[in-house]
Amino acid sequence: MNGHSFIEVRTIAQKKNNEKYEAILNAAVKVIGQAGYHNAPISKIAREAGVADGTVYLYFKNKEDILISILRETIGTIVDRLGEELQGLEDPVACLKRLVTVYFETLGTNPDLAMFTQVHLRQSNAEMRKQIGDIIKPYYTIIDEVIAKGIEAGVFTERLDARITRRMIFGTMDETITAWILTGAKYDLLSLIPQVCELMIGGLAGQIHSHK
Amino acid sequence: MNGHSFIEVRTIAQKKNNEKYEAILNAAVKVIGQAGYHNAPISKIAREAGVADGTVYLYFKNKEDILISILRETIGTIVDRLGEELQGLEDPVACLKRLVTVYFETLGTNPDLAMFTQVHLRQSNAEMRKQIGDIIKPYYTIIDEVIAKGIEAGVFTERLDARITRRMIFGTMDETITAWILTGAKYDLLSLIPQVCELMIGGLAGQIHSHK
Amino acid sequence: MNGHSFIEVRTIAQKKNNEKYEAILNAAVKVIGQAGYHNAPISKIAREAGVADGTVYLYFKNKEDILISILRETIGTIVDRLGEELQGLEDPVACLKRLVTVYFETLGTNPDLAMFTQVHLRQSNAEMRKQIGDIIKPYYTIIDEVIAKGIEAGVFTERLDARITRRMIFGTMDETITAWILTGAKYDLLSLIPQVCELMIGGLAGQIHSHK
Amino acid sequence: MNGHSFIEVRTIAQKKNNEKYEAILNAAVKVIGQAGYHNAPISKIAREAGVADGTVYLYFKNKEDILISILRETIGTIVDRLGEELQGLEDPVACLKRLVTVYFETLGTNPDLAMFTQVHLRQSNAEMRKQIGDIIKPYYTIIDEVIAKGIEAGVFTERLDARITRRMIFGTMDETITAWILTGAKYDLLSLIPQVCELMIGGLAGQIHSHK
DNA sequence: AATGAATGAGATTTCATTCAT
DNA sequence: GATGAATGAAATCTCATTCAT
Repeated sequence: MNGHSFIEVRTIAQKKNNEKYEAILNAAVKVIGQAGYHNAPISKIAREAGVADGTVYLYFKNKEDILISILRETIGTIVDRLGEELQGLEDPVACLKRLVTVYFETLGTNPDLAMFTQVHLRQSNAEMRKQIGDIIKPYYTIIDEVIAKGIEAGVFTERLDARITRRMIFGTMDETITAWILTGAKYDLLSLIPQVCELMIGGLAGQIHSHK
Repeated sequence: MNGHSFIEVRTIAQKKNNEKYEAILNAAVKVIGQAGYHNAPISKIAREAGVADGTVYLYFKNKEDILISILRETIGTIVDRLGEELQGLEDPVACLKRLVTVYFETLGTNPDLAMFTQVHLRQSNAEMRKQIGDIIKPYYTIIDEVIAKGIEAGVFTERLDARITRRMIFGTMDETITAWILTGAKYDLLSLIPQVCELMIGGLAGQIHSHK
Repeated sequence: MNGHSFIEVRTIAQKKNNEKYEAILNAAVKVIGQAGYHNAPISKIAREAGVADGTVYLYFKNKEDILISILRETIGTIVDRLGEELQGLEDPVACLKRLVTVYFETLGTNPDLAMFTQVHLRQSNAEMRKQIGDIIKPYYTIIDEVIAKGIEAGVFTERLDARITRRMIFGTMDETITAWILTGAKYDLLSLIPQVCELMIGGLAGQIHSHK
Repeated sequence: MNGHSFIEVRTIAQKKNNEKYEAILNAAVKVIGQAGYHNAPISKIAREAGVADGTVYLYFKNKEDILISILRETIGTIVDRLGEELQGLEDPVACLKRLVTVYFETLGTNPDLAMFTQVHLRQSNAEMRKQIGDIIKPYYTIIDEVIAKGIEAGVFTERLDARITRRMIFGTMDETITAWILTGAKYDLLSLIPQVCELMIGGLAGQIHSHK
């Protein structure tokens, strides 16, 4: 996932190249995802990652920093993928579908991560929410761009308020995934994508729309 | 544990008639809403309610029980109001509008409560989420009934899957309120109702629909 | 040591009337005096006081607060005694002798306390030193008054700079007690008082001075 | 652990010739002087010295050893200087003045070092205090010799008890420097020397004494 | 000799809950 | 019913020291 420079310099500062950094993050997703933030002592995460408690603090400033870092990596991945996949895609409906698909795929294939983002991440204080907001912003921007593109193309109605629309899109995805994970992730989340998209586009009234 | 006279018997249900019960709940909404669940020690809630710490445990089994009880009262109020207001209302679109309005009014006029339900209530463990689900169920049922009514009347498309649709409706409302409260509740939440409903009904494509 | 009001109101706020407050302070003097501040975990102090760890925090804001409180009580006792004993005492030399005597008696009869003030209290950070300084100030003021009285009476030379003189008096006492405690408190500290006073008054040159 | 060539043998004593040894000591004086012993992690000292954490342990047994070593170097410097400067100096008063001057100059020109010796060095446990005592002893001996010389010359009164007198001298210097450093080292410490000496010699009574 | 990542023991502090009054 | 002092378990985080490289 990371290109290494030829001369492998490894300081803790370059944490992201470090396998321990990854190990701790993965352990945290798993432990927090299953037990919840406040039932996930550092000692448990460290044990799961196979490192000593103190080692965690070589890679993360504090426990909150782990939470934030997981989100940053997750959103980063999603935004990177979307950046590529939306590249050159003109059809707004197709864009929307990609938007939903990438989100659903990222979380739908990793229930621990889904549990983490949909449930436990919400256990945050005011300061963390500020950081979370900053991290999510690029994702919101992508949604906004898809909306704008749709309006410009005349496929989405021009009466749409960007913020309200974004909340409908995000809220619908969010609630769908939350319901899926809270009922035990028993069905295939991805199979819902067509209906979710159709509902977003056509609304309750179910206007017919055509895919080019 | 000892003999009760009939008159003196008090069940938890009857405690609801007690003003201390109300005082503690209101104090909890305020303190938890502003400080967060984990920054809201029982002692703080008790002080705000004007009772002793121990008194809280005469009315609630434990701290989680307070959280659950607040939600139960809140959802109960909403469901009761909707039960009345939807009575004899035939137009599905009008029903949807009432659905959104009652929800937005309940939370939009009480930021502490909105903060509580949209943010801090999410700090729950598996067992609590089960209870939360049970409490919310009647509200979901009402949503489902409105959807069914709309399909039956031919106003909502019959292609709709009830669960997915419900999540779209709930997710959109939820995200809208969360965004409102997290940005400081600076604008009038109720003024968004028309656009939110229009978006739910017409979707991104914005099909025209008529109010009878 | 404390006069109680007739109606015994006991809140934690009125900590000083509380025997647990005293018990913790005494335990802290003993444990810190013998083991040192950084080898005296709260758990050890609590056990010595016969209370639970958490109880300590009902009476003291934090560990530093214990340190500060001990000093406050100690200096308070000394200052109170001096306030009484110097009352109406005109002879500056006699005043000086009382000054030394009260200090030596307070610490000389309580090696744990002496160890605490002379050795372990010094383990403080900048903020604590500020507080310590404030607490000691009244004692310094008393020394200054004795010096002033002596100069006015013509018994002490008028060439004296008040601050330097005070440091000579305090430094001499301090060093004497420190040496006594660090060598195991094996001899009678009080028996040194005459020589210490004579040295302070006559200096190395040993001028003869008369006691009235 | 392996065969050393004669040339390469290094004992700890010889390590003193090593510039890293000096660098670490100087860094420790600075860091501990400014932050305090317990806020001065080895890592901070190492960084200031420009070496790795582990390197510190090639030159010092442990953290306490650094503390002890700083004191040893400091006292060593003072004792060496005094050994030279008192050589052939007959006048006891002049000797006393040199005593004070060398001490004040050593610390008065290096606030970090003064902070170290006057404040942070006191954060020691029983075993360290023993070592500290051993290190300071030669300095005490010098003081004792000056006192003896003064008595012999009839300049200091023969009623003086050597130990008490030494404590008066040392305590006065110590307290003067401590007060200076704790009030921010804002004035010139050296300018106090004449008054301090006059006070030591003439005492509060201020007997006139003559400098030959 | 030098490095610095890793360790893990240990300490302070909070707070839900109990129970004697 | 009401009180609130007392409890003690539990969790985060720091940092002296080690040791493989």
